[in-house]
Amino acid sequence: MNRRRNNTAVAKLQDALLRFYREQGRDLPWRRTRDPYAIWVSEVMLQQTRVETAVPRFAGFLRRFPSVRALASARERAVCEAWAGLGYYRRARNLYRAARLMVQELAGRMPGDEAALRRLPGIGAYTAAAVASIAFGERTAAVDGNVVRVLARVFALPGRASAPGLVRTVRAQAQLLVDCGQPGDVNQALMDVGATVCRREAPLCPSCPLGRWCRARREGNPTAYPGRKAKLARPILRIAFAWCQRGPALLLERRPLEGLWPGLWELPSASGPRAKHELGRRLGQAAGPRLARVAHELTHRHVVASVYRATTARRPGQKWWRDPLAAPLSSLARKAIVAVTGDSDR
DNA sequence: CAATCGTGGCT
DNA sequence: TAGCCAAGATT
Repeated sequence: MNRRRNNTAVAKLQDALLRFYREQGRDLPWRRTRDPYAIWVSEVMLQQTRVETAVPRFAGFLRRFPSVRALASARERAVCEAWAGLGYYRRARNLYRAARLMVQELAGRMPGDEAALRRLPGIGAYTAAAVASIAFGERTAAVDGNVVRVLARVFALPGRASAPGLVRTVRAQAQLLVDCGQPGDVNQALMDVGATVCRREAPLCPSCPLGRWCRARREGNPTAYPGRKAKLARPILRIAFAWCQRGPALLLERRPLEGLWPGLWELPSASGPRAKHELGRRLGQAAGPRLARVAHELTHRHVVASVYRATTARRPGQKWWRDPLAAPLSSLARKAIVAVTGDSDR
């Protein structure tokens, strides 16, 4: 057996990750440098920010502030201006503060290990590990949202993405994986897999370098990991709509200006557990047979609406519409009308 | 643990 | 379409 790389599951995962990174890793500007300062800047830019957003701003920022000293001798205002469009301006101010600390206490040099990096403003657990591993080859796991998702799936780990227990377990697993000759590449490989293959929605499992060992994939439910915040049970809102047709025209009613769907038009309606009964009372006649039933999701309610045939005269606030789908309808009313007519134009 | 901080893209 | 969320850190 090979002494350098024993034949464990960890070694297989490492090989798969490094191979993926070599062959399919993204070509990003900060991967073309070994300058710790540039790598630090890129990591801060990437905090809660999409790669596509950071890429076009990276070179410009470095051109303007090419080194720790250049950054430290700038004005804070200038740094924030160069940060424009990236958001979270506290990151720019912390970057600046950290650069000044490096000049004052470290002769303008970047701290060379994770622990020292971690003490600087704006450098948390993730960024410290990322810079230490990528720029200095330190064997430490950089656990970001991607890594949590990827390893939660590979090992079918329970818990929400923000749960400290899950993050701790992921970090322990990731730590085993980075314990090799190219820790920075393993960290970035995990992030690349997360960003391009093991996506939050619609993961591309057949193309995944870790697919052979992935428990979530074997279970057939990769998107179940990491767990999501339990959606609070949404109460059911029952609505009864009246379908009053006269020739080609349909009777619609405008909703009040406050509350749900303010000012929009819909079929004459009633709501509540006995919505149909209530609708009959409003119409002055019992509602007829059900023509359709549609479901609709709101943020805090699950709506079930039934459409009943009815005949009635126009009342205040109501209007006959020859082309009801042209009315400013609530999305639910539109859905209900389409369900009855089978017409999905417009 | 939860709120806050920004912007842009996606559904 | 309006809400959700992304290479997190800080309080």
